[in-house]
Amino acid sequence: MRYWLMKSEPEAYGIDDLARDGVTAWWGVRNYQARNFMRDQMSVGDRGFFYHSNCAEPGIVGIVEVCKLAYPDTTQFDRKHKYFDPKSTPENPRWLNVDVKLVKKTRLVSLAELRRHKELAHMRVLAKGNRLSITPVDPAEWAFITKHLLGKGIK
DNA sequence: GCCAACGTTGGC
DNA sequence: GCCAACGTTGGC
Repeated sequence: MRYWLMKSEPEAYGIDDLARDGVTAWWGVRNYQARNFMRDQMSVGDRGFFYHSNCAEPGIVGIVEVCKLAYPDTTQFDRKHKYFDPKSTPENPRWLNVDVKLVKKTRLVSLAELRRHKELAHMRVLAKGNRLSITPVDPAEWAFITKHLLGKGIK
């Protein structure tokens, strides 16, 4: 059981889209390190912070749970899709995604707020120049955020 | 819109 | 295998 922080641009797919859908494939990851996290380390039941990036108010906006192990990302085979990859084949797919389901929407815990807590100083999402869309979250950091910043009712 | 940081590509 | 050029990310 691990913890994660998963970025999405709200304009592409935000927390309200997930609230509507309930479950979604975490499609569109085109970075090997992030893919490998999904492929090698994510298990059903892992939890993650849903993070809005590249927007007016970047920050954590929800909690999700991995509900399906990594499998080929269908968008890589769709010629018309933004994420089409001509070098990937169904026999040897390059890109994978897990499925996640919404556990709950949370209040916005902004990037600025995360930065204010020394307990979180080592979070990868706070590191300068960080671009990785999926990053592991230390259990102690997860506990701090859920307990102190998000309050009761979240394990 | 700017631009620093980073990942990928491709020539050699 | 090196590394410059290029494209993308993402905060501000």
